[in-house]
Amino acid sequence: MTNKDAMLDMRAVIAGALRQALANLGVPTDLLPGGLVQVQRPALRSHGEWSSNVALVVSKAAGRSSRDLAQELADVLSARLPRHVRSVEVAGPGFLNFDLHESWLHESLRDILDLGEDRFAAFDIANGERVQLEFISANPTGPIHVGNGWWGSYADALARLLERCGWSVTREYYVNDTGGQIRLLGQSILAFRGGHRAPDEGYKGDYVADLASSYDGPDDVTAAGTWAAAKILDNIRSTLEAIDIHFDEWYSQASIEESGAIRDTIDHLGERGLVYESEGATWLRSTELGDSRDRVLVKSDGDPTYLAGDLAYHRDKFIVRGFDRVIDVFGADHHGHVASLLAGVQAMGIDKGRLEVKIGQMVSLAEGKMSKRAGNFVSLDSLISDIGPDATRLLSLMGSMDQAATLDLELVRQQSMENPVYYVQYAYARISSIDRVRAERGIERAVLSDVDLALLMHERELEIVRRLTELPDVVLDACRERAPYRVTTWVRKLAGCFHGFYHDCYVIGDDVPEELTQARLWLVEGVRIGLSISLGLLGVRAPDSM
RNA sequence: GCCCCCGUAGCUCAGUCGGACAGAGCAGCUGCCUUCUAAGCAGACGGUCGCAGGUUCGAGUCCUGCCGGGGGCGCCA
Repeated sequence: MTNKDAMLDMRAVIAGALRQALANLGVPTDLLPGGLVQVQRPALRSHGEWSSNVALVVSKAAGRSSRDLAQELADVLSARLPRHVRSVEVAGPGFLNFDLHESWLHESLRDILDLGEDRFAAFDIANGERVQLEFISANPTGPIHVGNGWWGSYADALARLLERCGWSVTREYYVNDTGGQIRLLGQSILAFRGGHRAPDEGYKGDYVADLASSYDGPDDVTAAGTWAAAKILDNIRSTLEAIDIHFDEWYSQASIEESGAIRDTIDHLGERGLVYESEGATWLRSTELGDSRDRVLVKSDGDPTYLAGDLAYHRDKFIVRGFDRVIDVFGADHHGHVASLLAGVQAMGIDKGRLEVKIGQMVSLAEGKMSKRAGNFVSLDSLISDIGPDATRLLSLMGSMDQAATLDLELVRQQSMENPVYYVQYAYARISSIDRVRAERGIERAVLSDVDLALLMHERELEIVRRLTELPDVVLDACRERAPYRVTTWVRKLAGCFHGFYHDCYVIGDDVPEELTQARLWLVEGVRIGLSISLGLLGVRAPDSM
């Protein structure tokens, strides 16, 4: 089922032993929340390699003190220690702390190396589900800004996580290539071409003037707007490709309108009695489905609203194309749209549990607010050329998407050489460097089965393996919680472990015995696997040299 | 007014579906380059976890209220 089964799973070993011990003591495991025995890695090493709080959790229901129950459990376990366990001790209010023999790390490392980059920390827990991930979807009325890059990096990393956990993912950009904003863009283009100022509410950035100078089409706002939007969309596409974001589908809103899908969707809603006419417009009775007010679907001028198009689009996702699950990643500035969308999706008879909407918080710049219409924003393009694609991606994946980010460009530029991305990439470059030296000195890496990994007893070495064993949980948690930044947190720690090892433990050297060199070469390969997997999930390159 | 997100070290953020003296990085201070890249390593410094209650054996983590910051509440998208 999962590659976890192909690895030593100490949590399962200890949990199993605890469950058995509880049974021996006559404590039914159904007293436990969810029937699960919690086994975790303590924050402090002095509390053992692993620990469990079972005694604390069930003591009351079991009718004895947590301390006493813990001691009884420790006695039972000590009589027949689980595999790799050196000792079990009771600590604090009733924690059970497990001290382990280093062999658990040696066995784990061997498992990781056997699985390799493709199978370690990879899962198939999707049950064959297909998920559609829509993100960015910024209007093609101007260059995309830093916030779009942040949310885009988030969504793309989430897509990679889902794929590593077995989902089939389709990445889509919903292109707003029709409607009032496009006509406004066209008006702005025509105004510039005619040597006039853009309309007050129009688009005024330099890019509009540039586009206007090369526009040789008719004096028609829709034609001009459509033409300009296509040009702008090309630029958006190449900007996103620079940070390794590629869409499977650029879904045109105009195509939905032309296909009649919006009409069909409104008819469909009408059949369910959720549509009414008022003040010359067509409304969705969305208040009945959790929205704060009813919403207009067709304006009194006959044009469908954004919501109507979006509902038709979602109907297409769920019903026409049959995705099992849809994840929309929006910026906080579109938050007001969520309740309407959820209401509309339910109105179409789609289980709202199949639609997830993730809201990325605003990215503000120390120098001021961004506005596309005023033209005074920092484009994603300029940030990328400023600090590079890798720093852009990693910086955007440093923290939770629920947290509003403040970007101090001056600081980012200054620290660009001290950026976490370099710290992590440097670890990879050092690994490649070790391999180059190995090759130069004519040292062959021995076959893994001939290598004695038990020679790895230095604290730096053990620390690395401990860290590596966490990756499967990190990937699963990051995927389930929709929190790619957890991978960032982990990879920074792994890089830290490696730099410490690199400093204290030479892999190749006159003082290093041949067998130890071999064991360390494989340990380094383990780090390479860990870095490669995690940087791959984040969309950050792993360079061979820096 | 109503809804959503956030408030942890000077700065940027972690903190494992509540757990055992609050952790990194950056900035600042002190050491470490004859061997695989010092874009590194080690040490010291630095926090009433916004405030007040509540639940719990145990709360940065959950609940309520308040304070503060951001976003939203269009026949814009």
